[in-house]
Amino acid sequence: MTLKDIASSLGVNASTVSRALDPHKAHLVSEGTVDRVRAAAKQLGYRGDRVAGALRRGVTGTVGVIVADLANPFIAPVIHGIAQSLAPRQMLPMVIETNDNASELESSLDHLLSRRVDAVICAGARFSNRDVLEEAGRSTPVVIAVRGLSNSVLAQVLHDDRAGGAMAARHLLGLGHTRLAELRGPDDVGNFVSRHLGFREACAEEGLAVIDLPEVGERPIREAGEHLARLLIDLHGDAMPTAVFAHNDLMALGALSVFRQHGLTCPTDISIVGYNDSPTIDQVDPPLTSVIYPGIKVGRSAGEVALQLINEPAEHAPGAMFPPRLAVRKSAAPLVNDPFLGRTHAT
Amino acid sequence: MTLKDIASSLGVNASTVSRALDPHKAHLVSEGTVDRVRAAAKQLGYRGDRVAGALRRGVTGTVGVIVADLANPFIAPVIHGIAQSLAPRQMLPMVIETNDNASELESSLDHLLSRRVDAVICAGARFSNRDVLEEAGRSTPVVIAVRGLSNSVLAQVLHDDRAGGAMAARHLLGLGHTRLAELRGPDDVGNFVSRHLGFREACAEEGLAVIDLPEVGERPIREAGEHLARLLIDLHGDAMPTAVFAHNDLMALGALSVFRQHGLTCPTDISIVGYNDSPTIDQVDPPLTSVIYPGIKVGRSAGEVALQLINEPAEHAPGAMFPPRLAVRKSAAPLVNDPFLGRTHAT
DNA sequence: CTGTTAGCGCCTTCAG
DNA sequence: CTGAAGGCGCTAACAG
Repeated sequence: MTLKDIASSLGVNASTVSRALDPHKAHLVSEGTVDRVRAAAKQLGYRGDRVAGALRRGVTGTVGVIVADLANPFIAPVIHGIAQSLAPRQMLPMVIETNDNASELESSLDHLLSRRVDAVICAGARFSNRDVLEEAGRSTPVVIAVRGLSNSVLAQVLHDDRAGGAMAARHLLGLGHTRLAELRGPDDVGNFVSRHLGFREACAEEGLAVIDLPEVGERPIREAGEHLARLLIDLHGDAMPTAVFAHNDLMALGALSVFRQHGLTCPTDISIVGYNDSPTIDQVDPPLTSVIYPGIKVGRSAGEVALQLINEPAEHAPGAMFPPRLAVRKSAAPLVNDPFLGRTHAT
Repeated sequence: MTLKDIASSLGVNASTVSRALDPHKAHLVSEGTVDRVRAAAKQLGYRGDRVAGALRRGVTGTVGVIVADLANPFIAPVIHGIAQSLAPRQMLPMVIETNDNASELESSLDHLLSRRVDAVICAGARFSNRDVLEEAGRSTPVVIAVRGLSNSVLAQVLHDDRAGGAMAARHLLGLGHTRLAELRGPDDVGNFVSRHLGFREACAEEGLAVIDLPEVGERPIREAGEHLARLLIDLHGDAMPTAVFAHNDLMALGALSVFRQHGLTCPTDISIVGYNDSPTIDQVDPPLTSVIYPGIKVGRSAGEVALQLINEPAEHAPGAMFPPRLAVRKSAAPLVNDPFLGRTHAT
């Protein structure tokens, strides 16, 4: 069932059918013909072929979306936001995963480009991907979302992780804590680096040094939180920090369970701040204080920037930066006692 | 940069270039030519146009995926599984949301079909969508996933929600509970109906009737859990059930908070079983006993069935059904006292 | 082994 | 207002 079929069934030309069926062109066709064409199309169950249309027009109505890992629940709202912003234009995201692997990102990008996506939104970049992304950006609009790239000419839609890190620090400092530690996410991923910097800086402003762990989480998951918490106890059990900033909620939960195993109660013995404000995190024990990540907004904005870039490739890349907010709950509390000062803790 | 450009730069025909670049056809071309073509392609930065290829071949290498709501974290693993199963074939999912709206599903389906997806996986069906889905299935492979359709000829890849409901019931019965209630999800969505039936039946086997609420949740979200819990207290406060089966974890958490507001402690006063075993649900207070939903497996299997159907449209629709497992935690405990028997509870 | 030819289905000139 | 022609980039069939 093609335009031609309808045309011949009506004794008109395919061009006429094409025009009659396109709302923007129907005015070029006599009303009677438009009606007859529409009736025939409906009756024959005609459905336009967007693949053929895409080839002819040179635009596909798709936006490629690169994510590190779809199984990470944190990314779902971002994709939701992207899909929302594209839907009114009848455009669809094409989502591809990289397994958080820098070289897979390259082939994913290539794959999307070979499908002639109208734009790419990369929500899973590592620093080492900058060059390929910028290279792609020269021929197709590319938006960097979620995980920022420093010194890049590309449009970036981010959450202000640096301010978020600082916010976590100031909250803990305001509660009277002076010995703080960080459980860091990967150090080649923009948002974790920013969280780290923000946290550091805010502490430095108060003249405090943050306890330094010799490792960062390779992936920002629960197991990394457990591992780093153990490391913290191993290395600093004799002078444990009274407050910990985990780079995301999963890591915070991992740390929480390890601390608990070691007889440390949160928040009495140790305060914890997480990141993302994940769906059920307000009902864990204790309810986790967490920096709110506005995933839907970031996604929606990234989609809008992509659309904008598709319409008019800008010299000066537009972008957006969303401010953090803090969900204050129970896992971070005022410093009351300091059970570890000078004491050696069994590991 | 097209095949023709490479061809003319090398003084050969576009067909030769096409063949040389296709791993399955390169053997038809002399080695020397293959090498020269590949070199030229790489040097000129050639990237095949899958849109043109799709038009010519009649297959797009895409699978349409219909979901109710991307923001529901429960669906992320399913999409992950689908993407995983398609990736080795260089195929990509095209995900579209319906906002859990039956009529939007119809236009979403139409949209996907106009993009000539090679198959459709519908993970967001309501009963009323059966006819349009089956109609679509006559021309394109359609797989029903997650939310089943009764009496349908379509391939279905599901989790055994009926057995899951029964499992929840038996667990509670085994703990000695005799007054049970359900907080139900939408009654025109397959998995919730199955959970309901399974729960009912298992209770009936023990000769027990389940307390009936005059409403079900319109959407399976936290607010519905809160609402139904309030309704339960309003209507049955004088003889509250000692155990509740919430149709998913979000509803369970909503109910939990309402019970708590009313002075009911879980599990001492009331036991709760949820569904899905959501990511952080093991660390809420109390850790939630929950039926495990194998989202990744369901997704992966749905993808595989779709691929199979693409290869050979089957008479007898293949399908799969995954068994439930129970994650036993603290939110459901043995019946010890029964504080509500005969007592009127303030609402 | 390579070239020629002929479209896939659509949309956009350009004529009438 | 409508028709005819051409081609987007690719690949399959057929020759040679």
